Amino acid sequence: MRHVSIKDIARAAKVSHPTVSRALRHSPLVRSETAKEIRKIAETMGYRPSAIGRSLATRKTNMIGVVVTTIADPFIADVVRGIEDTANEFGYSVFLANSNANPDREIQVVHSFHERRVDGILVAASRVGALYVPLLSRLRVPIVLINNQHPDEPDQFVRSVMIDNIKASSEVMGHLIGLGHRRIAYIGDKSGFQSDTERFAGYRRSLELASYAFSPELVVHGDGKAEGGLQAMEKLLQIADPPTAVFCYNDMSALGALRTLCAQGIRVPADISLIGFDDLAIASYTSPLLTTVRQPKQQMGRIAMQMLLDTFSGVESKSSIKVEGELILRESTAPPSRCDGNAN
Amino acid sequence: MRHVSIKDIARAAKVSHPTVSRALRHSPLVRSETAKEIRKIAETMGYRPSAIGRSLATRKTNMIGVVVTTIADPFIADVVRGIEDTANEFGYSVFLANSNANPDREIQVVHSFHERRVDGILVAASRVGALYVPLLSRLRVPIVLINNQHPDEPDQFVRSVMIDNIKASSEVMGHLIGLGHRRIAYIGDKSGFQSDTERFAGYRRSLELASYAFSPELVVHGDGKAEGGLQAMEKLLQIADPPTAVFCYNDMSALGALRTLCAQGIRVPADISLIGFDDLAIASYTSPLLTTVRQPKQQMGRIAMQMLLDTFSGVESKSSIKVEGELILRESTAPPSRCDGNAN
DNA sequence: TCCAGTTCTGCACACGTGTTCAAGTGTTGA
DNA sequence: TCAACACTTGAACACGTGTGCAGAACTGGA
Repeated sequence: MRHVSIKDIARAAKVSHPTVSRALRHSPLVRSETAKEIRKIAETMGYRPSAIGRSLATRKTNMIGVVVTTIADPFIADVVRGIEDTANEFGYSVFLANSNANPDREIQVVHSFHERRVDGILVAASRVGALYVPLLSRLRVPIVLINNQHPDEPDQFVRSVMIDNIKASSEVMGHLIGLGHRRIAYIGDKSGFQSDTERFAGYRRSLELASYAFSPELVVHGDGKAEGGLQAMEKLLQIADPPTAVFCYNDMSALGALRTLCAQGIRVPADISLIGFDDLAIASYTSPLLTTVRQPKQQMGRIAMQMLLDTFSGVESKSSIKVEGELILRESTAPPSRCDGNAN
Repeated sequence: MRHVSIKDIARAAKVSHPTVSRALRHSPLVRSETAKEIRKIAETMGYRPSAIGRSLATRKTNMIGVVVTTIADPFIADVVRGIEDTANEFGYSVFLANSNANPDREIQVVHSFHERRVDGILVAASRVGALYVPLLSRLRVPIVLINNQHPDEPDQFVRSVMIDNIKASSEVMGHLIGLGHRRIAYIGDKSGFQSDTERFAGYRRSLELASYAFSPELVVHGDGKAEGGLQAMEKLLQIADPPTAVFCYNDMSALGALRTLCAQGIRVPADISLIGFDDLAIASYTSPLLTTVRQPKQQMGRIAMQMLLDTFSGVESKSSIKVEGELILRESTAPPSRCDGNAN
């Protein structure tokens, strides 16, 4: 069972295959009646031009590769949704590859994309391995990193789109401080992701601006997942003078923290305020509903894809775009109920 | 900037390109020292064979298409994870396409996959349009549907893997009935998905087997999302004699129902027991933790991909595989506290 | 030295499409 | 009627790889 090819159509229409090619692409070079006839025959025979053949001839595949740590991460899934929608809209197809945060696998994925001659690559991974970006950029293929700044010097092939962590983090802190909190804890990530580093920077700067002391014991590290947040919260509760508010660098950590608080009978937000980051769908289904920073995930995917498309069409564009988060006030934050030691 | 081709290697190694081709594929037809030398040169020059060229020659693309309603659905994301892992393991790449439950888009996706000459197609969509499967099967490309039985007569190209809904549903009901519940409500889906239909069938049969009356007012329909579950639960609470337990056909509906109960101050499971279906990650983060049926999502993805691989290699295999759900007992179910009207 | 057999290599073609260029056909104006 | 021109078509080639087949090179034996 062979696919029907352009030559089959040519034979049926009693013309040469270039004429068919031109007719189907609505080239003005072919007489309109002939073209109409050819298109009719192609339609009847269920002909679909082979993207393989076309790619070989045009040296363009209209395929882009998307590498993610895992598609099961709800944050990433939303980003990919935005990517795919935009890609599809412009006739591009999306290769999806999970790296599983495994360096060997990452390299394998890059090779795979290279062999398939993708026109561009998008990386939506919490972690970008050290030798990963150099390997990618050696391909001389346009790349856009999502929420991961390119660490090295500017590179004509590597671009990025990311959230403005410092600003969002400052808003979070402004909200908590405005409510009257003075002992505010920070639950970060022990893996040292850039997002964690930047959000922590915003946390520290806000404390400084408010002239509040920075207490190292109020900073603990999880693993970015619920389990880590759960344990981090346990540590915080063992401090002699526990915090009245906790800023978690992402929602999953906040979820874990919430479980610990719930298990120990500590009321949120009455006893402790809790705030997350990301606005995963799940943040709308906890009780209490989680106050958090919304990252425009789908939009970030769309922007990243748009940056690729701009590169393809030679449009000059910024090599790095920052989008803004939005503080979503729900139920998990409130003014502190008890006075903390340092209160005026 | 052109890609380095097999002919470049041939020139550099002073051999013909077929010899290079054979050397890289470890064919015994080429002298081993020559082959080693060629491979060294290819390595040095960073050569990666073009999958495009290869596909054209071999008439195999080693690509499969995966169509989903939306990758942002956590159920589907897990399935896709399993698919991608298995595909990658066997050298296949995965095209991802969101159909957004839009018929036009579905057709567009099928055409796209056809043009790219994918070796097989996987469908992980809650809905499979009426003209969709015929369109797919006309491509004469192996297809595996996930949680969607092929409605028509057996087709050599269309296979399926799905959860045993009736059995799982019966276990759910067995659990609730065993706890002593007699007025058990069912929240389904107004769109009439097959999964809903089958789970409802299990619900009814279990009632019959237990000789409990079937009360139509205890069956309400949501939209498979939280919002629908929320409204459905409100309806159930307006009944004169409300249920003591509610079986939601999926977790998202249960989540919505839980919000309604929480908002009205009804305790779960003390006042009403609640049970879901799917075991989404979110079911482990609600309070109370949601009792539900775990679908082996990743495994279903792996099985579906394996079925495709079997088809490719000509292995005879079943055209339909049923996997079993697992009842996960958490905190949202308990014996009824009050006697319902019909009690012995 | 020559032949038969084995091992290795390259020519030619196929896969399906797009594009350049030359040639064919028809039309218009002088 | 013929040249000039526009319009339409097809031959030939390119893209990168894999494979059948013929022939070259080498090996061993008589």
